[in-house]
Amino acid sequence: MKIVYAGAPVFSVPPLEQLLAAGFCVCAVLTQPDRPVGRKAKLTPTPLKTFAEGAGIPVLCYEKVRAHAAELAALGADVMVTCAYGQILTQEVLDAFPGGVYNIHASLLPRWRGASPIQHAILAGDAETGVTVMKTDVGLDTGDILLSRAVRLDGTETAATLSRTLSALGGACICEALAAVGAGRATFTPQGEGATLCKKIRKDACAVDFTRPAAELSRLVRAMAPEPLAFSSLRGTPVNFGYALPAEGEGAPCGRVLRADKTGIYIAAGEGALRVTELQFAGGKMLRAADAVNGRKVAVGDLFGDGR
RNA sequence: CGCGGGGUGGAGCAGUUCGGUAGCUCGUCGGGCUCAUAACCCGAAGGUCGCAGGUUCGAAUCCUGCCCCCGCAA
Repeated sequence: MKIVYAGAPVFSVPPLEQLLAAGFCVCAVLTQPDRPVGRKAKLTPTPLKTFAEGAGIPVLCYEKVRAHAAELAALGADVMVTCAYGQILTQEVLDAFPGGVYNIHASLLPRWRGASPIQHAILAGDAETGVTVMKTDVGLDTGDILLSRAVRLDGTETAATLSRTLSALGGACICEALAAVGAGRATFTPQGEGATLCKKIRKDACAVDFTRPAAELSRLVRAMAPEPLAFSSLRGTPVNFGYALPAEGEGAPCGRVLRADKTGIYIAAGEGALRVTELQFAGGKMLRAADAVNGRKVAVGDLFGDGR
């Protein structure tokens, strides 16, 4: 079985590694073109491209993949596996692979179709999420399901940690699914009720409103870590939050620092207090709360959010 | 030429305006107190102040050039 593997971010790397380790023949990697990144707009390859080049796999980059269906078909691959590729596939692209196109999606479909399933599972406070392998059709994550695996959420995970977990799990799933497909014993189950759609996270959705309950704010902070980061402000300058958990605490107004020590910075919220343990001030790196307190960047009585 | 902040013992910072003995909160190590401790007390080690040049009797501080880190915006 010849496979074309399409992806882009770090999330898409481990499944490819596992496919290779399992002995699957990946004849080409399809990814996004190099993009300008950072202050200097330095042209940067996707993590998947970097990995593929290191592994000696030919790499294809298309600005619009739908204009290159014929080239994909010419590769003579049986199937394509997609994983956070970031482009919508057309029927012509799907038809380029006689064995079908399979997608690794980081949620239990049909919940959290779309661009940011990991963040939304945390944000919504889901008790569990997972990975689904589905047969791609022209809809947005609407294809029939081959298999899925669930993982429990315990309220401490961040998008970063959950992403690593699901990425590894996705690797195992795609190997299992392709093995089933190759053996002709794959089953395809239409997605059921309860579909939800999530869009790309926007920065303005990351503002921390301390009048909200601490538990909700913890979910926001963890869902946005390490990108794009939930934020507030202190003394007129922006502050990003890297990690926070809900804690006991009473105080007014919302946003007031109730306690600040090596265990964290406790900020009054609508219900309870938000215990921040990692935060980042403008111009600085992400700090542990203990360091921020030692350097007197934060003290009891400070007000986050500047009057919100 | 997008806007801006920063580089000072292991960590986070002050000191730079106006040049004159390297400071704070921690950490580390040693000792003490305690049934005990992440608590408290005493003591110690640890810094070419990002790099290079310049001005000066004297530069972390002033001038010039360079390197690196980061926030915002894209």
